[in-house]
Amino acid sequence: MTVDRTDEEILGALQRNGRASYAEVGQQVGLSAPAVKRRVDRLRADGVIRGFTALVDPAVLGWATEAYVEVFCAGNVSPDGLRRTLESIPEVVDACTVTGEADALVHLRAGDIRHMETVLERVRRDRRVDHTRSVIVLSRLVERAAP
Amino acid sequence: MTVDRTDEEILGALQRNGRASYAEVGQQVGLSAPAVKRRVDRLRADGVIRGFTALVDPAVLGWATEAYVEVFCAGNVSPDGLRRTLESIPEVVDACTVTGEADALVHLRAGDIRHMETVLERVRRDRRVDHTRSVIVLSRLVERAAP
DNA sequence: GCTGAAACGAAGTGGAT
DNA sequence: ATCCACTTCGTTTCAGC
Repeated sequence: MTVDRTDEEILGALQRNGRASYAEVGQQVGLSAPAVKRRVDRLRADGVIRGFTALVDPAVLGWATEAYVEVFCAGNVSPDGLRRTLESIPEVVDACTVTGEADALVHLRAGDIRHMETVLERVRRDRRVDHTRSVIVLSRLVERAAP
Repeated sequence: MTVDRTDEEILGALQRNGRASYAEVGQQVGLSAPAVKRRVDRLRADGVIRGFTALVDPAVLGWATEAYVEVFCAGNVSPDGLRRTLESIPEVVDACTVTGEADALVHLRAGDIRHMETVLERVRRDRRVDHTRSVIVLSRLVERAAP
């Protein structure tokens, strides 16, 4: 599973425009449409491309309140148990285990502060969770699709 | 700029598969392909849909190390100046101002720890930045496209 | 292995109703 | 919003590098 320079250019083109035609991508990378399609099919099969998605403004759908929550667990923590709990909460956008005092960092999206409070209560309901420390997002400074 | 129930279903379908054909989306929401296309065009024009993108596994491209950095500023901080600094650093995936002790929370992606250290130095080079507190991501627990 | 060219069916697109 | 016509794209097959 090797990704060469041309593959990277194709990935870049599809990150910029996920609905670009193969011919359009081919023009950018100097390849014909069928050649691009074959590479994209391979990149998808190899898991390099996980999928394609529409980028939707969360605020329009009523998800205007964001928070980052540090989760502190009691005693030894198995990441997998915590993962199942967090995965069952739809307001969890992403979550990861981290170094430092906290065990996990959880990114939440809710409609408003009241809604956010109920989500936090739900996170804390897990017996593994000892306590949490939250910060509310005031404004987005940078938001990128890829590095 | 109003988003009705059908629009939301279309958005959901396109978040699940950003390259779905209009006919395919139409079948899911009970509309003809041209009707779906018209709605999608409107949603894009209104900024509800910001674009379409390929979801690429960062690790395959050599972006294996992630960190979240709390940025503490000296004195009064203007979010816009900090935004310009962070935007100029390609390793910044996203960043936001937050409540609490820190002024901003920055999500970074780098190739390895050595690379991450140089990125952190670059963040701290900004005169606004007094100090930073970082956590390194150990493992992803949840990763969603949308709430 | 990879590529590009051709061909056919499917999808995108604009206009009329 | 649907229907229709026309254009463009997706996809397979084939042959050449």
